[in-house]
Amino acid sequence: MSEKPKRAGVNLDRLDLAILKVLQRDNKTPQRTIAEMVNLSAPAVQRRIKRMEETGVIQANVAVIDPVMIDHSITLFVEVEMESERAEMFDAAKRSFAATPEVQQCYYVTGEADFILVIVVREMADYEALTRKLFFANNNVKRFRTFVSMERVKVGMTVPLE
Amino acid sequence: MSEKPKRAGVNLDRLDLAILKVLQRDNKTPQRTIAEMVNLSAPAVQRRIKRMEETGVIQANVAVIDPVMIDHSITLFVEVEMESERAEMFDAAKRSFAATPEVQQCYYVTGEADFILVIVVREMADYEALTRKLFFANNNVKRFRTFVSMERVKVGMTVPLE
DNA sequence: GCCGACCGTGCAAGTTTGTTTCGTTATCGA
DNA sequence: TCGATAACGAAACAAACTTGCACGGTCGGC
Repeated sequence: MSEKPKRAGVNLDRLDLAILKVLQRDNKTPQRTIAEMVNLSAPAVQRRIKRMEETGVIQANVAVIDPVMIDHSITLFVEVEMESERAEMFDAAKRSFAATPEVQQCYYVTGEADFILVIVVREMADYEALTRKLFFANNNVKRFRTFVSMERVKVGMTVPLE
Repeated sequence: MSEKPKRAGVNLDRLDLAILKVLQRDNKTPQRTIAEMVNLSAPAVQRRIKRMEETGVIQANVAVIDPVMIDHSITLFVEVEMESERAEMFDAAKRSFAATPEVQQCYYVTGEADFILVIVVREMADYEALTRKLFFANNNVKRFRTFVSMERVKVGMTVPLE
């Protein structure tokens, strides 16, 4: 009676989760170090990491850069409300948003808005240009509300594990 | 008094930016490879990376995990409006939000809201518990609006470089 | 103009880390 | 019981990172 946790098509046991927990905090941690933390050998850890990268559990390995250190970077939130409910309109908008480099995050949501965007630009003029391209040029955008971030109190992309 | 210059006064030349551009896409890229790309030697690249890590330009090196692969994870947006304008109330809220693991991102913003939160939980019941703890238990929270993410169309944390 | 401190670089070891190989063990189903 | 599969650890191996050192520019004072 061994419990086999089923997770969205991929089986991850508690060792995998323990490894993920380390990697999503610091993916430069040596495999040997992880190995002793989870009571495995380095090759075992290496194989599990490789497998999780191949199956897409680990989507990417990235350096997190402080935008404040880069001259003039502004973070903005935008709630976008669409005119039509038709699926192809949403798909078009999604593709448009996803294809824009300044759009860091795009979520399709329920509630008073249809999309929420997180946008990072260097100057407000860049954002104004973006609004023309993304919103005013799109007839299906009924309304959009912008919030300007004054401070990144906390930023993370971690997932609750265990 | 080991206070670092938190201002955006760190001088990054074109080479640093080129290196960052690579690392924020894939920080596992060998230094030797980066070196060829930017026409430097591997040690030079290594020293620049180390310096940027020490000065805080590079905040962290992390593995990005697909939340969809981890059980049922729900992403939520919350606009929080505060009652009082007093600074200590904001600070208390900031500390409260930042200290909550489920709060992935917290931004202090201008506009009709004061804070915008990105929250990731496993179940809605978890979120309800959070609302009690973060919002209802705090008298200074005047109002909050929740958006439930149905789809992560795009997720990134990159900064516009060059 | 000259000199010296400073900074960043490349090269060449030296060290750490990641990867592969291989033999062993455990589990499951025929 | 037997054979297949999967996962493991130890050790050998390959690759990457790190350090020491000398060289060449730049800048400010003499």
